[in-house]
Amino acid sequence: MGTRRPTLADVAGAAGVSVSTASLAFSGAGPITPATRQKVLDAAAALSYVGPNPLGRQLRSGRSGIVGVVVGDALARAFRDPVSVQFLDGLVSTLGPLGLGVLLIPASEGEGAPAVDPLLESAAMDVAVLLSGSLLEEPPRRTLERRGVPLVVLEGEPPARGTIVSVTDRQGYAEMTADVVALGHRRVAVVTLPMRGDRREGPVDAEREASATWPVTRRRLAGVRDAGVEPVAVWEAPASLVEHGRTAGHALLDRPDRPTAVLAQSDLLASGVLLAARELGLRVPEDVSVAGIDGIDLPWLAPDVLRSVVQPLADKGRAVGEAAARILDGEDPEPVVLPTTQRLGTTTGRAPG
Amino acid sequence: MGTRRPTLADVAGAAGVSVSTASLAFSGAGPITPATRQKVLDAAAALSYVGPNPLGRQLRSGRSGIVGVVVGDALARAFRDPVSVQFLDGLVSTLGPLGLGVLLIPASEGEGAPAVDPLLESAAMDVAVLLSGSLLEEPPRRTLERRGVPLVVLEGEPPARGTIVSVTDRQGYAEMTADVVALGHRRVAVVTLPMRGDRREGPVDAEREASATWPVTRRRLAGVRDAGVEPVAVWEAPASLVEHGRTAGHALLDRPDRPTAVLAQSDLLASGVLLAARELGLRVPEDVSVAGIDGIDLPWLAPDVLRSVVQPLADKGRAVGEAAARILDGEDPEPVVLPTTQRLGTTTGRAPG
DNA sequence: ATGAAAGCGCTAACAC
DNA sequence: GTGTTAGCGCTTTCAT
Repeated sequence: MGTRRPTLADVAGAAGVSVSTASLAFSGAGPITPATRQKVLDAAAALSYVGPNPLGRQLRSGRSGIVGVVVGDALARAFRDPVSVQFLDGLVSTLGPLGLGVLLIPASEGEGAPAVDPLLESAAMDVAVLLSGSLLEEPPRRTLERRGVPLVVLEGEPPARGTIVSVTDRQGYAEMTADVVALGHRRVAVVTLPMRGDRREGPVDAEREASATWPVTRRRLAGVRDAGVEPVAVWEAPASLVEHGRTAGHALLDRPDRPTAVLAQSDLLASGVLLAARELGLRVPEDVSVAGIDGIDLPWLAPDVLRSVVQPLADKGRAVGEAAARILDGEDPEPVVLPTTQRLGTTTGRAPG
Repeated sequence: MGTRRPTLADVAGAAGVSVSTASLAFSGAGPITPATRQKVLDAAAALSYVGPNPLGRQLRSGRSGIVGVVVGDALARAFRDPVSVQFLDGLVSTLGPLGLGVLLIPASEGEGAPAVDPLLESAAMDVAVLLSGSLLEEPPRRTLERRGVPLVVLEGEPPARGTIVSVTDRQGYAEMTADVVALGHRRVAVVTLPMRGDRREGPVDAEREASATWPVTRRRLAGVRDAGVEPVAVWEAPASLVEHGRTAGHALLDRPDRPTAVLAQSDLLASGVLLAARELGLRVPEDVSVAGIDGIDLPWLAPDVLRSVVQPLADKGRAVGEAAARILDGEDPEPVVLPTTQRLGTTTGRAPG
């Protein structure tokens, strides 16, 4: 039993052909007589050889066929957001049929990140994908760039090698805000994603906002101002999760001078705001309008349908997958920008009064 | 710039040492003078050598350091379930620090599965993990077993090479059912996970139940009978999703002879049932009791807290990760069985009338 | 403590 | 159409 696994050389020997011929029999590339091919396959079966060892193939070809996806340290948090999940679904289903695998890389974020992450440092990968809003100076990104791994960056700064994929969320957000203004709303509050890596929860003052580094947060906030709106309040959520939206909703709405519209920078945050409004006995949209962005499916909000700026999440995954595949083929793909659309929903309406 | 990347040999040459010495400088294994080591490191820096190529290392060591996780074709569906996500979080965070990566493998399930899945067929991996309820005859599993990849199987049949990790869900479910009986319930309905690969939605008759192959579904159903309960109705959901639970809830509860308790085989299904009950104007638990299993956090059900059989999901991920790591070390780990606990919640109470 | 040499398993020129 | 040969980049005995 302790016999080592058969190699292509063993098969070739048993079939009475050379290794290269045996290789051709498996790869299908190159000329080979059906008869010879069959002879090799039979020998393989006899030896219970299960096909070329991927490790040998990889070394030889210089490619691992692996696309690394850097997810934050809290994978559970990332994946509780349908946004990441739908994106990943698009990515995996584009890459899979191409024979390319997705490797999950949990990179420790935050200030007190440990020195070296072995996976980031030395896992084999041909391309890496950085999820929303990656900055040049982030440690994981620096590690990868130093290694010379080409990057596909979502919604962030363009990499030295690789490309970026983004959506027109600023414009979409501006459009949505303009619609809300047209409905008569003047007191508009905004619930944002984190301003930067330190992920605070609470009201945002000018100083805090000026210190913002996360591109997505900044862009969507800019979208609000593009529509000529200066928010009466800006609240920072530490993550895109329903409970943080709920906290924000209570803070913003449980007061006499409450805003008539709350715009959240994600659908999960908006859902939390909506729940808070319900809990406070406010009618939506009669007493307060609520809107989000992402366009995820939220059946449990029924009968409400959240107003949202819809981004094509699965397409984004596909676009990233295609970009990664092209980089693997030695190409240098152009940046991709995907459009957003508006979902009107039922949660915005005329301003009260 | 078309110069190829430097190799360890280049670095050794520049440092004036042999390749093997250079190798030691990086691996740290083996005796080497600090001075020599530094010389090598300096040479590496000068050449902007970023460390040993993982592909070479992998071929040499015969290990890829990759743990494949086979997720169904619909990754989005799998990951919409917090159960998978929490599990994966536990897995990734156990494996990551060990330098082991998790490769997502989307295996086409269903009857009309395509001939060959390139990833399953030939991706490099040292161990594969099969999510809940894997059966020997499933094509992805057969492919992996044929390749000789050791398996860590969750809640399924033990593999030829590898081990299994499971929870005491049958016992937990039986306990929960017994509690419900003790509360006076006699008309108990069950909402199940899929009976088998064809994933039907609707009432389950004896024939359908007899044809069930999915271990998890069978075990939890057995748990109900262990408590001496013969369900007045069994409804099959095609996936563990809130909307399917809702459908089930409406079908089971919108009738005069409705059950007084509905036991679902997942928390997501139970949540759907709860929503349906609310929509039908039924009070929970005064008019109907609802319970699930998994123990996931469901803040949006507030103020209700779902009664549930809690399984230690992150522990499960960790246990699988540890098993995988041990298999990689050439060990042959024993099966692991993890305990369940009861979350009483607020959704079960005395039977009405 | 360092070096020489072998070889992990495979593919792709190139020659026949 | 098939065989020969030369590595891909690394680690690891085994000498020295």
